[in-house]
Amino acid sequence: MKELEQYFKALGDGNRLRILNLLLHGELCVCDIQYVLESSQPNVSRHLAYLKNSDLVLDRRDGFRIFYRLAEPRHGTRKMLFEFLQEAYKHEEQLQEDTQRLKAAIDKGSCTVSEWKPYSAIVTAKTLHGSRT
Amino acid sequence: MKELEQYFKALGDGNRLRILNLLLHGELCVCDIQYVLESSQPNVSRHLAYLKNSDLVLDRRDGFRIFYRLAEPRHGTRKMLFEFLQEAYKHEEQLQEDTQRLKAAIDKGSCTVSEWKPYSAIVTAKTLHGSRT
DNA sequence: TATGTCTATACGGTTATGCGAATATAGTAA
DNA sequence: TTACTATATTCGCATAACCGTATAGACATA
Repeated sequence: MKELEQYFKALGDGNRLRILNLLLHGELCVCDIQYVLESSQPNVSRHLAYLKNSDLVLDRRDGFRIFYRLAEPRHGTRKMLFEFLQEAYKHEEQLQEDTQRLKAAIDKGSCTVSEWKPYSAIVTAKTLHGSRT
Repeated sequence: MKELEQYFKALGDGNRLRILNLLLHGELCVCDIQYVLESSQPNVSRHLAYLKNSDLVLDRRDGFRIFYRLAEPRHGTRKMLFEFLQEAYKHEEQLQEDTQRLKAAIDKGSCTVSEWKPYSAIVTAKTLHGSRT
């Protein structure tokens, strides 16, 4: 039961709910998330570490950037959880705004994700980066 | 988003996950829950208060007993949440044990619930009570 | 090597959580 | 009224969370 409990602990925070909402759209690096959340870098990094320690996300280094993505389903619980989130998120205005903000950043070519992909796909697109922050 | 966040906060505790598992089987009074959890009365009461303040359960007084039940679905999120829990709980050994323990208590006639009912139904059965605690 | 960028960690303070123990409250029944 | 039952609340303490600030680490480039 510890696993399920830890999942919920990780979800019991607005910042982490927002991060997971973004990661449902694909793999992202820390600075992309930081841009949308308008939060400090250490704060974003800490919440990502919490999600990672809770087995909800995975990370990967590429150059001096670190990319985060949702963890793959294991015994189905995590898969169901992500599906539940995707549904529940539809009613959340703040999260819709975040999504729009992310998409706008993508359109401006200033983001690491160029299009929507299922969370199981690892997006490796390397695009220009800078001009903001 | 506060509502969703609060739901998850409430779910991020083993005792409360166990309580919700029991309430998925119908309305229960505090002493029934206490019996299954083998926890102290104040502890159970506190966790129930937490669930109530999180809008996940409702209570009702009947004589000197107070009965708790799952809160009705509102905009669908809570309904989906309970459905998710019901699925996720199937993989949790501890919760299956709790369920068996609850059913055994019911069979002994020492419980307030006499049969399984959907969580939206208010069980008003009044049965003998005592001989344990 | 030195420098700059992206990300993580450590420190300090405030608030929230969980629990045992004791006490209080609401209702019942005599 | 008194006594009893079921439940809630308060107190005190230990631990965990959250956040801002500052610092450290990893990588790239020159």
